[in-house]
Amino acid sequence: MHAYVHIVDDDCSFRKALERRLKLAGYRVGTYASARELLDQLPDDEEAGCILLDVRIPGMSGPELQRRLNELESTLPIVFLTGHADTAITVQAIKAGAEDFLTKPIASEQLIEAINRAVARHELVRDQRTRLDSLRALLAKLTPRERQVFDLIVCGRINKQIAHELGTTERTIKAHRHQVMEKMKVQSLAELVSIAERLGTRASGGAVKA
Amino acid sequence: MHAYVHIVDDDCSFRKALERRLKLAGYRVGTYASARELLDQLPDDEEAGCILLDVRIPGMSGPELQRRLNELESTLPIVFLTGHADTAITVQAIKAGAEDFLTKPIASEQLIEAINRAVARHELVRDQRTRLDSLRALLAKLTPRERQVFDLIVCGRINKQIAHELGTTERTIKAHRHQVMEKMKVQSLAELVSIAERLGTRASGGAVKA
DNA sequence: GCCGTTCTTGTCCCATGGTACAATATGAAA
DNA sequence: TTTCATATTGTACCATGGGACAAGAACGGC
Repeated sequence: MHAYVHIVDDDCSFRKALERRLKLAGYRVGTYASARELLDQLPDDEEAGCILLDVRIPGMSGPELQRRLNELESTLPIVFLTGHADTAITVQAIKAGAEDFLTKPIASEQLIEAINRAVARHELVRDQRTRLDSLRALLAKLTPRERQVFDLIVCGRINKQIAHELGTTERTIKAHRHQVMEKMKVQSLAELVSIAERLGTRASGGAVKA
Repeated sequence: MHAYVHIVDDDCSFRKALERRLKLAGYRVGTYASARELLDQLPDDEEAGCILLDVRIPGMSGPELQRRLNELESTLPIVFLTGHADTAITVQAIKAGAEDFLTKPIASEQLIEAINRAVARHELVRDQRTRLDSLRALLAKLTPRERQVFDLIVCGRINKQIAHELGTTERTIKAHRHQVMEKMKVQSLAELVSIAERLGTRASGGAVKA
């Protein structure tokens, strides 16, 4: 399956030329005349690909679109393409996670290399995201009470303490604990803590008493 | 305590002028005419500060020095200062972790802001580094055998399995396990797994049998 | 050879976790 | 009203973890 390159540029002839070049190179291509246009038909994150984005486009600017996509938790890497390089904008874009920042005119070879790097990275972050999402989905299926127990378990509390902190009995905690292990699909406390750590849902130690 | 700014620039008059400006602003300043000079009297990572680095300097270039410092695991943030901006170099520098990339001439206000951001970040990464280093130090004190047991514990193995995999008895593993908890200064398995996760010393699950 | 570290092992006993087999209560949804 | 999910609790029983108390064997360094 070939990667999908999304071109956002207001210069129609440039878009067309780039589209031809990339299709010849084996990519599938989507073209958008503005940031709005891309947002309206939001590309599928699941499909390996990247965004080729002009900095100065009418309406929403390139960096502004980048910000929006970050908010939307898009994983599609962005390769900026601009006519006039501006250091401050370049720095901002890269810090905000852009994969690359190229200046027009750009040699096909360089462009392809940048796109390939971006696509390769997308496959990594997309897979990573998928894994985290499935863990988050499991966590979301816990009832409120189970979630409380989960939090205390991964903080290292023993059943007795948890029961005391939640104002119930040890027996009840055992029941919840069982449900938690079941729903999170883990066999050991170690796995559970590992998940909590990766999801960042851990208040380290905390006070023993509420 | 004021932050320490390390200026690396081959232009002596520029160095002096910058030094005066920054000292007036309350910083302590170290000046270096070349990358070599800075490497020879390597600044203390412990002290809050940052590096102001020219891109084009005789001998080792700015980005090259940055690479060396990264290899040396320096935590001092780098703010690049250059006369002629080059997009490719800018992108590379930021990707390699530079805090900022500014062009000469630079307004004092902007420079100070960049330095303050860099110093603030340095305090964060330095503290983070310190915490990880103390954990690594604890881990390093484990004997080879204890380390093997540690690895299997945080993978979720129970004593019986560990004993079998290491070809010894459950009783022995209990002894090692006790030592591990003692040396790592933790009270619960959860804390131990959390440390392993943060140090990246975890082969997730793995086969039950060797 | 003596000493310290490491790795090893044992028994007894208790605390904690986990499971099987049940059962009650409450609130929301159908 | 009935039904379902949620939260609760009990009694056993067994598996696992962990401490107390002790001690032997191998190895390297002084």
